[in-house]
Amino acid sequence: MEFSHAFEDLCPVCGDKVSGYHYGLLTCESCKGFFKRTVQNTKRYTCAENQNCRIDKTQRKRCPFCRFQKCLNVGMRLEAVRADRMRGGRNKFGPMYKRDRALKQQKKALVHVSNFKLEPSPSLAPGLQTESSFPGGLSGFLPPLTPPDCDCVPPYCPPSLGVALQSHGGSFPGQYQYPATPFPSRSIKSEYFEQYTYSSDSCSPGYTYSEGCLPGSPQTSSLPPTMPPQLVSNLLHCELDEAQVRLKVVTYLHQEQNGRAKQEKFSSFKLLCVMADQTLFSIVDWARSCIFFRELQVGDQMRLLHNCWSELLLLDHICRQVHHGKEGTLLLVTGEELEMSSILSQAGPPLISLTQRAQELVKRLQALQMDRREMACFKFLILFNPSVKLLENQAFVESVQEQVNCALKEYTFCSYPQTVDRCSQLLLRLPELRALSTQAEDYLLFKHLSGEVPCNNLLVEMLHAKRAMV
DNA sequence: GTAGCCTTGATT
DNA sequence: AATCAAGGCTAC
Repeated sequence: MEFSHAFEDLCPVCGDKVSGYHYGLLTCESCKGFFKRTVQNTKRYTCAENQNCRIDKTQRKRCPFCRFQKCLNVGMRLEAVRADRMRGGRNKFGPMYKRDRALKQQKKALVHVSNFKLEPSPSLAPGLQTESSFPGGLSGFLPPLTPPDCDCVPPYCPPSLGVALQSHGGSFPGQYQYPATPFPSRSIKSEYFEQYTYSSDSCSPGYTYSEGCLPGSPQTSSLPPTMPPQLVSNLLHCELDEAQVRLKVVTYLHQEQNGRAKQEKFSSFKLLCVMADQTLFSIVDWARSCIFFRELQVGDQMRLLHNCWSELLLLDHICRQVHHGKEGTLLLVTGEELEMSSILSQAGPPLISLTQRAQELVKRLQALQMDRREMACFKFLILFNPSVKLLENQAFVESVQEQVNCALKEYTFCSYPQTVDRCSQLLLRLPELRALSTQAEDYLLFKHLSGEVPCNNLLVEMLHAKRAMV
């Protein structure tokens, strides 16, 4: 715990001491200033090396290009830099900062009182035996329990996509809702960025070309001349808060494991299934709150999700590994690290193959330094698949796909002008993701039929629904 | 250009 | 009145 606790007080960009929340997250004073200067003055940098310079406290001055890329990749928000330079006051990230603080507070408090452990059963879980790779259970990465001001964290329990989609009133209670709901009032004039056009006009919701950034104008900078395409920013804002998702999943696992007698604790494989199942709920939650998707009828929403749930689940896993960046371990949604070697030595051939193929994809995306905005676009491209059968509003789904495709093209062109055809390079990975997800579904189905996947969950429901579709 | 410290001002 | 994340200032 000491490790992860100490880790929290370090700037995610350079590792220096954090001085507060700046532009969306906790960073140090120097990276705050650097980010501000860069955005305010539309600085353009170039990298003398291979655009993968290491950024730490001592070397952060060496390559502003890579430093700025890292700022964006860890999640610093361009929109939080004020166009009119108005001083003081607060912006709409206030509630987010508050919640994040509350979570961290809880985490700290919990260290002293918790003896929570997700004890893996010392079993003969067939297929995958990862017991040895859960040293000390989850205690080392224990996320906080219920935040003080958050009315309990409900486990994702309704085992039905229909129910999950229809239950209304935004997300689950306690879920931070900013990305899902437009900011209610424009109390600070300087916030020029709250122009989310969540229009119900299905033709062109939220997308405009940003000036000076059209394909054709040569670029040699690390920074788009203006802002990234509005749509890309909007898609990024739809992302759920990672810490919240982790909190929910861990809380659920905690409750599940605690409610069981020692003998009937989940095997590691089942534990991973439950994790995947809970992640799936968060994916449904994400989709439900997303622009475009919210405008669809529930029927179409279900058709789209039934079609791509495994791809989204896999992409979620892959994104995590891309940003995790440690070759020898996999980072789980719970924050726990799983030794690669133990998977390879203990899993059966199908799972080994799956894991290896997924890691190859991770490496390719790492080589491309795929960023969060591009990941967000990917999710939409996967979700809005117009070739899904029996869609009521197929035209809309197609138009969303096209818009996101255009936006991604423009974004990659403007943000990575050095990489020729970056967009195509990224998009070429989608078929592999698709193939992998099919393989994963087959594997899961096999495990399900041999009774090794916990029943009554969304995962199994999706598996069946997918089969019914074809 | 960098980064530590200062000022500002909406929110609580 | 206190908070604290914005922008500003300035020695280096």
